[in-house]
Amino acid sequence: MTPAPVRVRFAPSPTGYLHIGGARTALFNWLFARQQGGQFVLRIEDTDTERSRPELIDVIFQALEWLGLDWDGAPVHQSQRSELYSSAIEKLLADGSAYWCECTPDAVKARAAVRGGPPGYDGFCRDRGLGPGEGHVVRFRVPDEGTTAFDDVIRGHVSFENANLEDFVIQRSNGTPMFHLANAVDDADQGITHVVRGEDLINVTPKVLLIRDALHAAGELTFAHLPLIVNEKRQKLSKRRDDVSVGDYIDRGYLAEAMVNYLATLGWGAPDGIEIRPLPEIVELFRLSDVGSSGAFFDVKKLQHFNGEYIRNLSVPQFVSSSTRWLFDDPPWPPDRFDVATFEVLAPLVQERVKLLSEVPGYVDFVFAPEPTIDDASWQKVMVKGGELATAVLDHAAGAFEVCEWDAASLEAALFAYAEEHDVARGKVQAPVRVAVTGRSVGPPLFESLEVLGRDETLRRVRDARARL
RNA sequence: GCCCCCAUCGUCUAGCGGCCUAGGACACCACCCUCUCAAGGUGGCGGCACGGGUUCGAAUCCCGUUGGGGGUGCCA
Repeated sequence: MTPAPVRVRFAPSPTGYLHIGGARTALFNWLFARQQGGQFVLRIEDTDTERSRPELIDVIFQALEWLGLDWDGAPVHQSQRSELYSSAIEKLLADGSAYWCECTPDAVKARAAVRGGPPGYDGFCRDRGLGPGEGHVVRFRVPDEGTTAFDDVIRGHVSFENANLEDFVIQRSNGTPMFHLANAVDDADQGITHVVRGEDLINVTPKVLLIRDALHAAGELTFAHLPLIVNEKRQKLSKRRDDVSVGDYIDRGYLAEAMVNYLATLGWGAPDGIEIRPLPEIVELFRLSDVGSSGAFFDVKKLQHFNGEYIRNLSVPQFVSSSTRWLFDDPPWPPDRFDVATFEVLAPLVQERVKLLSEVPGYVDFVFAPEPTIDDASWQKVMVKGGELATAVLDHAAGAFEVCEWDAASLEAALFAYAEEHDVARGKVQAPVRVAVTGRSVGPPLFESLEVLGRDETLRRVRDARARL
């Protein structure tokens, strides 16, 4: 017999934005599905009506779209499938796999405190034959003996003693199902073949397995628990503590391709060791069983390196259009002074220098702003400490730039004539002009910049700076 | 406390019993290139947590110790 085609799911809960950890989980599911020629489906786990925020669902979808992780079929919303869960719960209740319980969380906690020992539910209502009622929940009757085990693609054999599992809630007192139940029902109903998720969910696996057993769920379910992505303290990434919203990375000027490529290296490595490579190659090489099992630190520095590589690999038109947002959204110059054609001239020079698209405006603001924004540290270093050299160079430039041809090569020759005559390093000679014209001691190549700025404005800025020395 | 998982350079990883004097990448340092900054080039720094086994041979297999993480909700 031929094995069932792979069908995996990404099942976010709309209680927050898509974060880095979720994006990685979605990516690995997607990679596995695409590599296997299988399907990747989406399921919104919104059974907790108190916490779910429907407006976040689209935000999550948009983040997945931005990442380029396309899904098969329409997403399933658990909130719209309550009949399925209720009938599963009735079935479990009917055959004794589950029972009604009237204990409040406080009562459970209080008894545990009196009892001492491990916290958790003590099976108080197990055999009381309670029925539905105000404040009643449904609990799953966990076998007292035996073990529940599974073979994890990434971790190997994992087993739990049933005796260590408490009778957990599968239906809240408000009638909504808990996620273990909905999860087990949906995975069976949707024909899911592999569950690929974070390691933080590994200990709910026996509960889901127990429910599947009791429901006589059809089909095999294979699990793969991904290592967690951790922060610098090696703790699981947290939305509150860490900077992890995918949306924030979009806003900072990261390219989706760079993010996806970087995320793929967290827990997985291509056999040939090449890290930066096109997505189709990653799809081809990806093997779920090759995923590592220890936590991986989310290293923004390395992500930035990847991003710089991807930015440099863009064609110039692609770079220009990718930068658009940062050029028009709250730019550091009066919007009407911006000119695309001018930017396009400078674009290739900027492209090879930025790691983030959000840095782009800072490289071209001197052209579009009426005055250069003077960086104090640069002025101090070059103009003040530079002393006589600065004044001499600016005087030379003011004269030479007035008569030379206005193109980069001529400007370079005109300015560096000073370096030849006075035997001064070219680096020292360009500095005062750069600070006078752009306000900073670093930036795109100077002479191309001057060419774009034009003779009148360049001379005005040079004289202006000279006057202030 | 109890349960589960993990352990190769600072970080991400390659390694799946001899090819390892442990390879690559990021970061860092030096030098080269150079109008600044980047990019690029060359070189450097730096690791198998520890202790027992198994074996002719262990980063690789087994056990233990230590360390770290996750879970322990009427969240997912």
